Amino acid sequence: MVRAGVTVERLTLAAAELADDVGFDNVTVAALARRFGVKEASLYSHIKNARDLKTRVALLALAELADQVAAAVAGRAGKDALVAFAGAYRDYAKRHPGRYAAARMKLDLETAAMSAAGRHAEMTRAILRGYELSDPDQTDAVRMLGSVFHGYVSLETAGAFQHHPREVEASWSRTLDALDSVLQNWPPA
Amino acid sequence: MVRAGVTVERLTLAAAELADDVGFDNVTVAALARRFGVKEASLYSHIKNARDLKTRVALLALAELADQVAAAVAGRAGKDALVAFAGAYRDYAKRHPGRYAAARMKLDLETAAMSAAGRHAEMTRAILRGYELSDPDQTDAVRMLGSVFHGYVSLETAGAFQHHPREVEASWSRTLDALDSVLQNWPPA
DNA sequence: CTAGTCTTCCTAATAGACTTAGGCAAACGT
DNA sequence: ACGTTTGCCTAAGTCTATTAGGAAGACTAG
Repeated sequence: MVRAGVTVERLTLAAAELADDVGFDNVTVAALARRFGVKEASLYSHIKNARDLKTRVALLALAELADQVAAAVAGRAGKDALVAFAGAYRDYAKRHPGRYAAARMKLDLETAAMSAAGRHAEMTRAILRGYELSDPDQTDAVRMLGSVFHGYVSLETAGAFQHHPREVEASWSRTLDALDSVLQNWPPA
Repeated sequence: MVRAGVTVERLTLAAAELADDVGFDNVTVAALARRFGVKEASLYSHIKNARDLKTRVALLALAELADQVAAAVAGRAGKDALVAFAGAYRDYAKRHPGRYAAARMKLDLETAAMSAAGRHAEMTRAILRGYELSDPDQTDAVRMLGSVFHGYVSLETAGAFQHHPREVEASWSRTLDALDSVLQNWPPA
């Protein structure tokens, strides 16, 4: 038996590609083994179990997404930065639907702490430096921005916006206008 | 063999309860059969397959959610209506996490057309009657509101807001303030 | 270089889940 | 009371996840 050269890294990457192809829910140990031309049981030398595999994909996706967003935001401020952030986020989700689904998987606290989720929060906060928001408001705004980005992408992906002729792109753009506007005029408590 | 009195309706309801207990992803034909004290194969006299079952739960959840929201919004207008809508939506998702997950399942177009999804859109539009928005803007606002509500609930449920001490309740309230504010001052194109 | 160890992959086996086919008996309509 | 429909069963095939134990390639110390 010639060794197939399976490593955790290659497995994770292949699982991510598989997720983008067939959906994160359909990422299966069996399918992955097929893709590598080895038996299913062999993969258990590299991963703990199916959940472990999915978690690794989630961590990969969170890191990739953070990288993309960081690159897009670099050197921008204010509304420019907001639009760049949101665009990079949505682009990633559309290009990598399976990975994006993975990124939204519920992680246990320790795993979440080791993930790039912290970078996401930091970057969102960085966006808000272009607007004058002090701390409790800032946190609220971070949560609102995260909700809009994830919610929009999630609904769009689920086809929830297909029932109306209005361009999804246009609504996205106007939504960002609205966010910029409300961040500039954040209502007092 | 005494008949167990299984009907599609009872199956769907039990599946919904099961979903709230163990998560929508863990709703399984086998578990449902156990709950009714019949063999798995017997359920196939009532449902087409596992996907059919899940779709029925989704339709149930969409209808229930629409009812709750409708009841909450009745007789209110403006920000009052907005807050009531959002509160009912979030409450339902928290009380029935499995059903809520079901409601967010991707449905094929014909099924979606027969669902209560249309009522959701109508009700959201109704909220906007309290604000002066004409048609392309209105659609954009409907999409934004849907995104915020779903996104917030989704992130909150996934535990994404647990890493910061700020009260989730407070952020929610301020997010609604922000939405009200931006709907009142919708930026021009 | 060789002996021992570690690692990767295999076979074999179990268990849970989905689904179809075919049969029996209860419930229902006439 | 009789025939049809319908609910539930057994049996069986498929797929996935996972564990145990074995064989042989790959590395490592002497």
